[in-house]
Amino acid sequence: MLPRKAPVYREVSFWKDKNSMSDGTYDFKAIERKWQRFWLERKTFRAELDTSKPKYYVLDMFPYPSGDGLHVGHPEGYTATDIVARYKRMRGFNVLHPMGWDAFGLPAERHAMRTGEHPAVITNKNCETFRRQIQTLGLSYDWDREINTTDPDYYKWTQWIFSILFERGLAYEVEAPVNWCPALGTVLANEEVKDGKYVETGDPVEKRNMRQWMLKITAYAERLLEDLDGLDWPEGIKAMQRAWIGRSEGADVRFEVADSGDHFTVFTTRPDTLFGATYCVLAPEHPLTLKVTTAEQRAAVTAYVEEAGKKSAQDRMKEEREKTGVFTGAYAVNPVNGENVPIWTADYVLAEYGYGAIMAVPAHDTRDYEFARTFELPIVEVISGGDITKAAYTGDGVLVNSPLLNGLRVPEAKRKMNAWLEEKGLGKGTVNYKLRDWLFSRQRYWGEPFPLVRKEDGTVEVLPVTDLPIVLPELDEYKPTADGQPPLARATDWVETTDDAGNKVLRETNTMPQWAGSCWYFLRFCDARNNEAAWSKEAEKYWMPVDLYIGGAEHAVLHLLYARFWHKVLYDAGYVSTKEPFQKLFNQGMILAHSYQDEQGKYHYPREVEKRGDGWVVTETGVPVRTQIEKMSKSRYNVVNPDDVVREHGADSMRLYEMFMGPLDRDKPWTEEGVQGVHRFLKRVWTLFIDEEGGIDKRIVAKGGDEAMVKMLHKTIKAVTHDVEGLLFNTAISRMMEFVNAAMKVDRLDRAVMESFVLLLAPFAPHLAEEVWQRLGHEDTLAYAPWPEYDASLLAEDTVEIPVQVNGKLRGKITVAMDAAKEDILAAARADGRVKNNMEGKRVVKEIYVPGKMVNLVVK
RNA sequence: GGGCGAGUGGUGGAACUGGCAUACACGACGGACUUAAAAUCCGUUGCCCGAAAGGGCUUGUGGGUUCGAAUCCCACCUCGCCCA
Repeated sequence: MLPRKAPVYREVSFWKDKNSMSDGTYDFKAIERKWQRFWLERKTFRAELDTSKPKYYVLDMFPYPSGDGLHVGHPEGYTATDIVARYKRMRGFNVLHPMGWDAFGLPAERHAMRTGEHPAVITNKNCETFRRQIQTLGLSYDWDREINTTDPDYYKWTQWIFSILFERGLAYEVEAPVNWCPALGTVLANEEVKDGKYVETGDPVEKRNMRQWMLKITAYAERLLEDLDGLDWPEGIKAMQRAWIGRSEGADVRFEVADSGDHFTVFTTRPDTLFGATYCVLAPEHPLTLKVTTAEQRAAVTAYVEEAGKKSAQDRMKEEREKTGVFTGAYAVNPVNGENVPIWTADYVLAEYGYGAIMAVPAHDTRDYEFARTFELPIVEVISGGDITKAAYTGDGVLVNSPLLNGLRVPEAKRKMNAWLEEKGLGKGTVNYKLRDWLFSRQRYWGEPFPLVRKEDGTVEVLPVTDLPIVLPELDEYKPTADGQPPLARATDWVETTDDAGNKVLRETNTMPQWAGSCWYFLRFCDARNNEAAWSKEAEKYWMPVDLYIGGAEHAVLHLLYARFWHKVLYDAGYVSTKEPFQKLFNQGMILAHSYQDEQGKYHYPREVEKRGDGWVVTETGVPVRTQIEKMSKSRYNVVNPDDVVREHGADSMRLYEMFMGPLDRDKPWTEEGVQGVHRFLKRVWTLFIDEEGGIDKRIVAKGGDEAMVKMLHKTIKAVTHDVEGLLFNTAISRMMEFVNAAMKVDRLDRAVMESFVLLLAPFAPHLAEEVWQRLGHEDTLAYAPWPEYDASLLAEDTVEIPVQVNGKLRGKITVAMDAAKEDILAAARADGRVKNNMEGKRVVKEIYVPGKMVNLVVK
């Protein structure tokens, strides 16, 4: 269902009566309250599907509504997208600019465990807070499209998309090792575990095999890699995604285990070094590890395997770590030369990567080299160019000690070896990816239930969309069960149900991870109130792709990769029309703040310290503190609350300051003085327009204003337009400051000039701009007023000031006509007093004139 | 260890494509208004020498290319992020 055409409320007359601001002070509180109410009640920013207009879809990474509320980092990206949204509306675009809540997540569930209160209660409370805070910033969202991932009307469609993945063979079950924390009786995410311990409590975490749902993202690895090329994303983010996908070309090689019928396959990126393979390593988890182990080695290997299970993959991969491992007692046969090489097991080989087995070439691989050195295993050089008595040589070179390949360089040797392996049936050239399939289930309550049932014969059936949503059951307790099953297992009535035919079936007790809801929310925004489908084809075709997506770089890999994966599946299934969801991506930097720490390492609030002499001390005690610029966090006592900033300086000042601090993509420290600076600027703008009685200032006249200000305006329009298009908001603001500084110095200003300026300022400080616009006598909101155009002919200068250098040093300046001849300009340059002095007694060797820019006289 | 990015006044930062380094703002200092303060307005403010005119120096360090380098190239130092 398409959103119905709503009447467009733009007339303002009724609001004039409510205008109680009669005097001329800049009462930002009253102004901001008035216009926020106006926009909300009149649905000024409601987006309609209108194919007669060009569309622009500008999206923020929607937030997880935490209990702490908004911090000043959130509005940075939101203000940037809001400026673009408002600007594009004024340029005649039909703008989709929505907001919602990524509201499933662990904190709400923890709260539920402690209090017994349903997580939806705290979640909704937090969403309320976030919405209220965001609305006080005057952001131009279409609130009719607000979504919440925990709403059954939303997750119904998350479940529906899962069923598409399932039907396309992209979802499967597997017994997979998970991080199990016995003390908490729950499973933890990888990022919550460090050094085998839960990061928050230090409780030990162990690996436990559990049945898990996996999504086959690896089937899309090649396309996820390839399609990055066409995206307007920061190169760094693309590089990180490429690294994460980790495509590598190499070969699968089959090794027989000597004196047994067993064999295993290894993946290697260096088939050219096969003659240098002097041992093999199986991951401790490899199915053959215990099987091939000889009786004498059994005890040692068993103990080692057990120990390895307690370590995280990250720890095991650390290069600087001391290498550990155990010989299994068995030997493998090197297929190229028939030599027996020992089989070891070591935790630096991961079961998840490749086949969980490697051939080790210590001479040409750093980690194998260290391992071989530690355990005194043979090191055979097969590529010349390094000194293998000192270190592994990983560079290019000529093959040696390799009967088939001697004399070849590395690339040719790789090719020849692959062909040889294939011919002999011992292996083949392959492409391998570091990307793993996506572990998609969590043993949690507060997530989307899976839309499936398990029949008595063990088969799994996905439910039709007509049966969705599968709503989360009410529970008395949100903890896992005593025997370690997920919380949903407590709802026995819910789990044990019947299918349409009346057969007993069981529901899945795992839920989806938090990433699920954010994988497709940008599609729901296209058609957020549709009850018949997740979105209509028409809406999707019109609004997608997202033209500009702004958020933090912390989502560089996971969220963006997962969302791209789902999008490609939906594309293959014919539900979306674009291969990629986000055409242009931009990452805002972090907002940092000063923190104050004494010698004991204790932090102090900024209001508790003061500057004395060169250093800072705690005001009351005089204890010296060290100041530093750090990421804002509660524990560092340096968080700035946007509510306080809005209360003291207003939303327009907050917006303007965050944009003025510096380039959007850079990390920047927050300073209170900076906010005051932009607030002063806004006050100056106000007094430029509004006199002490609240009327229009007498300097603003219908005709006969200062001529120079017309030129200044057009210069400003040009610069601000250029800067907004390039997301260079800090310089756009400084250009407007220059305009205001100039305007303050003249006593007559054309009304038309000043009205254009209000429109330029409007995307940045919309409340102030609307108020001034109204007082200037306009009936409509300026949200859809046309963006000012500059007149290039007004920018042309007839004279130009040209700097004159002597031997590259600035010595003078001359003012010449724009179209003056080169000879005349050079003559004028030579005639300049200071220039003359500096050429005294010297001979001119060369004269350079860069038209309109610069003269340089080279003398000897 | 590898990859990417950054380093400019007391501070945040500006400088299109190699062409006047330090725009804009903060802070500081001086002044006006005020009984006073706040607010506001005006002025000064990269460093050194000089009374001034003027001169010298300056974009992390060292070198190079060029008539000319914050910008391009090489080496190094420091910081940040990512990967290992």
